[in-house]
Amino acid sequence: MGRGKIPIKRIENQTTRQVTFSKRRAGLLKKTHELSVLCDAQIGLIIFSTTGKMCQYCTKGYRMEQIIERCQKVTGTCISEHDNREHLYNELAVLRKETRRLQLSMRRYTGEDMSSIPFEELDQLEHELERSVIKDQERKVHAHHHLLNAF
Amino acid sequence: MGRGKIPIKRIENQTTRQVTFSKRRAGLLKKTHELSVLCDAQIGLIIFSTTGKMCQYCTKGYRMEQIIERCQKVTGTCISEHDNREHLYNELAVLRKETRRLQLSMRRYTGEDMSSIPFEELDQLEHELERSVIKDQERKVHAHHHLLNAF
DNA sequence: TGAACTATTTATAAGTA
DNA sequence: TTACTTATAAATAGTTC
Repeated sequence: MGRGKIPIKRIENQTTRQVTFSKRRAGLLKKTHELSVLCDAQIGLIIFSTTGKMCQYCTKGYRMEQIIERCQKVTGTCISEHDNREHLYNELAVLRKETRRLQLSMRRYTGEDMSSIPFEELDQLEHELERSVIKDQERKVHAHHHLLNAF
Repeated sequence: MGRGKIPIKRIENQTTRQVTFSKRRAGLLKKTHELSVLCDAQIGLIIFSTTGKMCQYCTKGYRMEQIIERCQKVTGTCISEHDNREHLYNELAVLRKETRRLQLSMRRYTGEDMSSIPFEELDQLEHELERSVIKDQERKVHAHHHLLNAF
């Protein structure tokens, strides 16, 4: 379209690229709107220029988040993330209490502040930890029912 | 474009609407791709037809989630959720190690398995915990740099 | 810079198989 | 339906102002 046809590859000349971007972006937004209206389609469009500027289109009557959420429902993306968040919070609550409990217990036995225990132990712990992750998680799931509801 | 020009309003005839949808959707995807390639733009496009079928376009080399996330950063939507998640994961990693470390330390001093310590202590702990949450979090942020990189 | 112009290419509405 | 065809409308590349 235009005086000549151009190959579909990155336009190297920056000025030309920017001009083309402006023109075609306008065209794309128009086409998007038309499709949305003519065919009653729900559309979300997000464009970032090379310079980082963003523009977006979203079918009238909807918000981008709704379309994104619907998209995520279809593709399965992020659904687990939301579920996951709850688990994370739960596990955090459990671990916070557990840690606190252990710290107090330690103090009771040793009288010292455990936060000074050397970090070098951690490398050792890591291996052990990896081996016991599954077992650990099972334990936490059970502890869950007792420990929950902080935070 | 075509034998006649049509007004930009919902096409009432279902067959015509469906045909137009297919054609224009293809056109839109093509234009989207062209803009993306020609101008090196990062684009995400999500389309739902009236019948609920979804199709999407995403600039090559990216995933839709990345574009969505970037969009959310710009608009401010959901940022806290994503940032939050990272913090959650980090804090979990820290706490897991911390807990493990304390458990081992306890064993070293008492020879017993600490997992048997009564849960009744926890109610007491809760109050203390709530008071020290902020201080606690500061500590964890610092511990972070030392403890991280598990999981 | 940026808005208009215009020769061409593209997209597509309606028609046809 | 799902494809082709084609006359026409739109988009736009290169240009000019």
